Amino acid sequence: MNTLYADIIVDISHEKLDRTFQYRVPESLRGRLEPGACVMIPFGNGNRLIKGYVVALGETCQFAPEKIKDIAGMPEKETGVEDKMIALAAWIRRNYGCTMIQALKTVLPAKQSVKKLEHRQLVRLMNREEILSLLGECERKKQVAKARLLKALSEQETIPYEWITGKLGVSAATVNSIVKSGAAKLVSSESYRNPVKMQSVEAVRNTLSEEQQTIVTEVFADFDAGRRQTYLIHGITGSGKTEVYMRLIGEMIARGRQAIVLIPEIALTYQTLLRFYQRFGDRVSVMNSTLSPGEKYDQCERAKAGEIDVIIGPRSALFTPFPSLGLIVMDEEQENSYKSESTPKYHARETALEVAKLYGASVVLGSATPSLEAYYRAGKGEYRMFQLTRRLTGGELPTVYTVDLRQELQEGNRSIFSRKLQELMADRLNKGQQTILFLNRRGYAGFVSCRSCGEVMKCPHCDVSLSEHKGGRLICHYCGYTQPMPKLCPKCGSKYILGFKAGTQQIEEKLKELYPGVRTLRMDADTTRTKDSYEKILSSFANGEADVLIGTQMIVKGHDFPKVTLVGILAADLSLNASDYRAGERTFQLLTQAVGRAGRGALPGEAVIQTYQPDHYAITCAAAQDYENFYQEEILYRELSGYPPVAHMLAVQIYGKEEENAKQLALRLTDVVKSNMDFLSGKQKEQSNKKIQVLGPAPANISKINDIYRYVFYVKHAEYDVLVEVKDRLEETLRQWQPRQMSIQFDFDPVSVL
DNA sequence: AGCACGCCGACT
DNA sequence: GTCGGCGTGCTC
Repeated sequence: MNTLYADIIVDISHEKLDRTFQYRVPESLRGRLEPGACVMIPFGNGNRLIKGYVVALGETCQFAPEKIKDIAGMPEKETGVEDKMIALAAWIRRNYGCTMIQALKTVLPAKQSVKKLEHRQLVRLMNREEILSLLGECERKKQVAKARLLKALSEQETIPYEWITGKLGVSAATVNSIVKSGAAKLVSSESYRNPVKMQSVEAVRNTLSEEQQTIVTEVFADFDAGRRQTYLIHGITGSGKTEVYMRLIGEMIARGRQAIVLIPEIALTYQTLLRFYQRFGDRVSVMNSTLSPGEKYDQCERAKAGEIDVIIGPRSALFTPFPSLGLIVMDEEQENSYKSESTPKYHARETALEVAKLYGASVVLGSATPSLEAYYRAGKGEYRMFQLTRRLTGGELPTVYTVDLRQELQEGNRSIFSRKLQELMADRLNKGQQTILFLNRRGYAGFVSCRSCGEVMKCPHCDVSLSEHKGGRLICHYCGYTQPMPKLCPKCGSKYILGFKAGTQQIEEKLKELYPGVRTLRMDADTTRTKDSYEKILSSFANGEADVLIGTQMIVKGHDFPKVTLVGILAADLSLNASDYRAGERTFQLLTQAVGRAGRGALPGEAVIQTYQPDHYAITCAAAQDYENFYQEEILYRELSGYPPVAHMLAVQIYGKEEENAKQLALRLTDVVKSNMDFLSGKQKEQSNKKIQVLGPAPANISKINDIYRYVFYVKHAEYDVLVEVKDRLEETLRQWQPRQMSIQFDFDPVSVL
């Protein structure tokens, strides 16, 4: 048998050691190690035993074989927060396909900034006289480095470590001898940056409704009996889910456990956070993308030290190293942003369940329109479901009108606003009430085409349509390439080359033509580029500084506008026709949320859905605010076509500089899967009826980004674990082939079109 | 981070 | 010569 080697990352938090070392795996440990395993290794000249983690296993060594040492053994017990996080990284690596290094980087906070914030200081232990006498002694002995340090120490009580090694030019060895002599000690300062500056305010606690109270009682009946479960709260907007979360968290803190609250980044507004601060004061902290790496690291340290009980943040908050986590709350569970878009492409919902398993914690998922995944699992009894059916704030659900745009055209209305919508908008302007116009364009840009020959202006690097911007320039939203707007069509020379009007800007212009003097606000990717412009637009609309808010998907999340009594969805088809099996689900969710924006205050609301497909179930169910019916229709479609959540799907993406090479590799990998299908599927004998299905390969939806060609193929099977085996097999194959200038990525149950 | 190695001035 | 402080570099 060949010798087995292990790449090991050393458990020392220092930048110089942030790489792997190779060790030989002794016979006794063969088969007992896998990436993520914790081992003891002899390190350095003295062969002192230290802790390390296996990152990869292999049969080749990249180091002089005579210098490689054996792994000493496995440590006795595996406790401690660090070990839990490493175990989690190993799980992520296995289930989502990436290297152990990538998984570790996802799970552990950035270490590079450790130095900066960990203000290590040398603190004087003796009085000035003693120091001075020591200083005299050193000067007699001509110990210059020591003398320099002692002189500085006699002048000031504490010296930052950087001063010592930098300005004073004294090495660590010298500092140690000073510490040994007892003249001073090293102290790492514990002052963390806290982004939350808030006094604990004892807020008025609302009494819970019967439905709400049941959830709290039941969850803790389970918890106190030692049962750990996943709960799904299906509660319509305004039914008081947040209050339930608060109560659950409070109870959990009372039991000495901590809680993680996951919130989609877009909903992480000051208003949302305020409620948590007021309830839990400075025992709550926030983790978001605007925090610097140093601040993020501080949050982790504070969590470890037990200084906080609650962390709120997007999916990455899941990796907060609490000593005794008891609860994970995941609000708006159906949100796409819970799926990571970069490798490892993990889903926060599944990962939360794994984190909960490691800690013995409970998980609470909440949503007004649950994902098909969650509802399906609840139906199978894997999650326990609760319903919140009563609206506590706001009045009745709005009245919804569905308008058939085909009919509008037939009857001579060529405007982008249907007659019904025009009529209602005019009414709102008269009454001084507010309107939201919603354009659910997803990945839909204002492209430029020739009306004579049909040529569409595309980016020469990325194969996507260029978008028209102010100042007559065309821009690629992927790589940033720009070029001037051509006067003549580059293909046929015709002068009828024009932009295709479908942006919020065009709608704003049309609206102003129709109602001169109307005050409008726009909200889309362009107007919210800067940090707080998002909040600014929302608050100025809330203050009544505009009559109409025009925006894309981002306006339908969060925020209550009591004065909005009309919501217009301009073209529901834009998201319905995306080439993605989730298009129906996404459209239903967007429409439901958009419709729910109307009539949140005392005044009743109305909504208009404009569409070319008024009979589609996603649209009829959204208009009726009927989740159950939608679910039944949609799950039937997923069952018939073998899509998640009924089955599972693995997308394999191949990237290469040469189109032909990428294509060939994609083809060869597809063959590997196909020729191993019987073996892989047959592994579980009782499921031999379930076959592996392979789709593709095909050029990816956007087949070229930054001159890198992308091919993709899909593998479908009912069992997730079978797909994990397919992934393992492909990784193994790739290790053997070692393709040059090409890379491969895995995406399990992808949420976006690739 | 910790530890050895090697350089250089000082003292028996 | 040797002793000991002090900076440097390496750790599979």
